[in-house]
Amino acid sequence: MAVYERIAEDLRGPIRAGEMKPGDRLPTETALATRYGKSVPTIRQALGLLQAEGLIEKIHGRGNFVRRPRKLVQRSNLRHQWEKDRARQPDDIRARTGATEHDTGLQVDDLLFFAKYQEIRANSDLAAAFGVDEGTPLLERIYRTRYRIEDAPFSLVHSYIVSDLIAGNPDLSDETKEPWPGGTQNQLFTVGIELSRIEERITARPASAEEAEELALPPGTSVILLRKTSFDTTGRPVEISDVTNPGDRTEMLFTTHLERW
Amino acid sequence: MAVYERIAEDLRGPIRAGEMKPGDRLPTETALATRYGKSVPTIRQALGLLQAEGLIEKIHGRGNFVRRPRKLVQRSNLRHQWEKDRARQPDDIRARTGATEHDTGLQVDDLLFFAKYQEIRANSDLAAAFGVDEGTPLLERIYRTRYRIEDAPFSLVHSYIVSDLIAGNPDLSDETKEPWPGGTQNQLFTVGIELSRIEERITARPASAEEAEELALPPGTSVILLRKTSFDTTGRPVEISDVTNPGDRTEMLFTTHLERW
DNA sequence: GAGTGGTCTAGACCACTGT
DNA sequence: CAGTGGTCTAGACCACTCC
Repeated sequence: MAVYERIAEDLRGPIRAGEMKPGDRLPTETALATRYGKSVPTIRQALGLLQAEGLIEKIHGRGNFVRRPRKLVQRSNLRHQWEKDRARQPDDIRARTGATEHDTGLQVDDLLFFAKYQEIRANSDLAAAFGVDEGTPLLERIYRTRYRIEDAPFSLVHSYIVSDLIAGNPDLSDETKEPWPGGTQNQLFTVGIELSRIEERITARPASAEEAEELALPPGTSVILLRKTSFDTTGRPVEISDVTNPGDRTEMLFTTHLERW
Repeated sequence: MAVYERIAEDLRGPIRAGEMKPGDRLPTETALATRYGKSVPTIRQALGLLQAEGLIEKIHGRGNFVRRPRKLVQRSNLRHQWEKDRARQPDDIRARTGATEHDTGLQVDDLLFFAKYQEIRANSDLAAAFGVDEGTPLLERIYRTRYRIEDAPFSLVHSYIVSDLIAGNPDLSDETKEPWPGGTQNQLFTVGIELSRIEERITARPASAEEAEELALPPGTSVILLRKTSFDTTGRPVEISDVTNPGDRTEMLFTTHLERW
């Protein structure tokens, strides 16, 4: 076992055991170098491991700190039915029921930070997902969403709709009409579309440089990637959202009901 | 921008653009050091970034290679209903329908590698999840599952059941009786338990040292953590599984059906 | 200004891979 | 055996934080 691994192992102990509490500062890197009789870069390599594992947080000019456990932002698939129920309600009802969202355990109670709409052409990936030809005009809506909780994680959303589908309501392509009460399902309702099924695909990987930048994440942390595909009553995909979330402070909850015997 | 970041940026280009194809070898580290007029450790820092982002793979003694896109192992929540349908079938039917699993898109067609059973006491986390007192006896079943696909990713499963619940069938606590056809839902059926709801919670974080070891992952890659809680018809949690999967080669698929207007 | 982590160097030696 | 990446050193200098 390499020296830096052995040192990392040695430092993990007290943290895992709770002898060092969240927020506690570790000894300085030079102090650790002296203690272990190794060079500073070696110590830094060990600390880098602990950072990648999410055990510590390095803060420039201040020190290395035991990381606080993350506050979770929960996202449940029950929200889809709830959104659907609300989609046909008049505006004032939808505005009023907005408050209940938080109370009912649907804790995606966020404030919209930035929305940008643009017309794009389907690349091969999106064309396949929608079952249309490459180059088909799509409306792309980009949301940067900021959660109230804690010190500002972000969520990045790229949403796509085939432009032809929503030609009946020009308001839907107008980014100055944001935020919409009732969400996407209500917007689709205004052009006569009802959803019957939603598929969500989840993968995870380390944040890319751009994502780490945009989400203000330490490099090397994980992001959860969610691709949500909404199908109408004929089984046709009508909307696709790609959502990027910070991995360790996001919890996705999926409830599956089983038929009774 | 730091030198190593600039170099990383410079190397990302040809990879993203597809000028360097998966499997291609990058120039040696000393060659890159000469090209950029920087020291080898600096080059290594840049390459470390690209590795963390999943763009390249470092292979000791051979070189740095553009990473092949991962083959996905898919896991769908449709499997729960399918497992339930099969749970009451006789053994021979369950053995026969095993083959259809793969054909129906439920691609968790794995071979069991290792199973270990042991009696443990509920810690505070599990006690809260089951709604029982701390210290309550639980049966813990640990599975290390190996997928056929590609060069061996693993899946780690820790499954928990309150011991009292399955006292009626001693076979269930016997690890030599593995693998069971029909899975957990069939086993619960033998002690008169029917499931009506399954909740799955998903988070992601960088793999810990132990996980990276056990899953044979490069350090710093992401794992998807799934906690599956199964509820019986009275709404009581009867089984909990903690599943650890390699993040970027696992795709979780969740389908939500919506009530019609 | 003192203390801390962040970056970078130049080079030594080890461990692994393929011939 | 030659070539490659993996580990480690000792120290310089920079950038950030806090007093």
